[in-house]
Amino acid sequence: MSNVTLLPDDIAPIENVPLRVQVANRLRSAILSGRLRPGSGLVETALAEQMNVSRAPIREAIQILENDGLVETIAYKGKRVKPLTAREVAETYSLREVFEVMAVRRILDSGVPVDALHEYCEAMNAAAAADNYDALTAADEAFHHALIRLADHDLLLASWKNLYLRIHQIMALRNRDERNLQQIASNHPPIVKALEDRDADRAIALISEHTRALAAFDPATIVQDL
Amino acid sequence: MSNVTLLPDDIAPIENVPLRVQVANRLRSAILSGRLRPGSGLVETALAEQMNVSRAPIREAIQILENDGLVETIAYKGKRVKPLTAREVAETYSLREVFEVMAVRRILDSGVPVDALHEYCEAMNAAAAADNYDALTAADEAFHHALIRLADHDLLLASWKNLYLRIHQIMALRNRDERNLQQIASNHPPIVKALEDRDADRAIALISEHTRALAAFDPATIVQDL
DNA sequence: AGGTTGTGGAGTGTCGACAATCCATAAGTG
DNA sequence: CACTTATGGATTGTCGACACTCCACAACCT
Repeated sequence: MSNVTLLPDDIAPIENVPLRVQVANRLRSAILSGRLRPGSGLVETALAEQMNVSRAPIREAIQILENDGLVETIAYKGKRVKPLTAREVAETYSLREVFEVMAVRRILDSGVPVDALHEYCEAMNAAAAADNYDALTAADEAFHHALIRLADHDLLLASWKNLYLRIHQIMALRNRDERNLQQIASNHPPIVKALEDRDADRAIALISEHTRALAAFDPATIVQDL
Repeated sequence: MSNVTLLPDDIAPIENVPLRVQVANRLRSAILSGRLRPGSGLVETALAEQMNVSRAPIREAIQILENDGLVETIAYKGKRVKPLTAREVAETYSLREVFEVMAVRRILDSGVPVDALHEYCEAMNAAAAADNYDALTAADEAFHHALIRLADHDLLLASWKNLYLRIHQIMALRNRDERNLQQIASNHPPIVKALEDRDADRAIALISEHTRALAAFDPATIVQDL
């Protein structure tokens, strides 16, 4: 029987995820959510015991997070969640701006349709109306992710994703109350409009303005490290 | 005696480099020099025996190279030097162009002096005159490295360095004979001139043109992989 | 005190052995 | 013959133990 395609698909797709990946995912989500703050020490033996695995997968997981730029190792001394300086935050956002502008340029050059972006704008409006911070954040990320994907540039996408990890972390460490959800949501439709109008200068100006506004938002909050 | 600063400085500064780093360095240079071609398999046990270390540092070294984007792992099957597609080559150069344009913008915005760049131009001219391919390549990299550093943006610098690894590899795989050393060397002084003139548009145009010329150069050579 | 030299603990670095997985190929089965 | 099921080799994944490095602090000289 080669085509037994009709199982109850509930528990069908078993995945065999190496421990290091599971560990890395859990640590990453802890860092991105802010539960593990910048500067926190990561002790292999402690983590190994806590997660009930040996040190090897812990080490490899930590190295994966190092690639993500979320953790740093000081040889023979220890590993810790990379501290976030105000400068790094600023640099992260300025690089993001360059990435998104590059994406806009490529989208307009290629003439690919941008209809897909409307969907995310609506999701953001709904989230803002419901005053749902998490939903708005998710929709915002989905919007920008879709924008980058439209640029059809794998390396740009990978670089953007890596950069966005840090943005995720930064946002989790911010004070939520100070954000104006309505305003963030309302930033995006004009960008889509400019893209549909094939107005490169306006689209780029809007994207730049948008990312700069986010960057300017209270970077001082997170620099109580070290 | 705290200040015994007068030893024969021959064998003074002992460094204690972890094995994984030594292994990673050797493998990296093998890849960047083209001795390990894209697609080559990397077998942990073989490397371990060959280098006379255990598999642990080999594994960690390979993971470091994975972060560099030079190696890829297929779980339970093997690791290999990441194959280079024509698309990847093109994407690498286009991202490099964006990085360098960003650097130019920042340099002109900040008003930092660019005198340091002349030195590298001269080195390139000398190398071109001597028909020394390696020296020209090194001087070219030094020029662009210096340019990025002038932008005073750590994250940009790190991203550029990572990207340049692949460029290093690509150049090593190209056919050297087809390059016109004189012309490459002559590309750079006008860029410095435009920077000194604070002519943003001209500087950006020149940098873009320069990196695009490099990108267009024979990318087909290296796609005999897989 | 000022300076040097042990010493112990915390943590990472390295090792060798064993388990799990995948793939190709062979062996069985109607 | 078409199809399934063993089997074995190659390679990665995981483990537990031991070695090394670093740092802080005490002990010791002068």
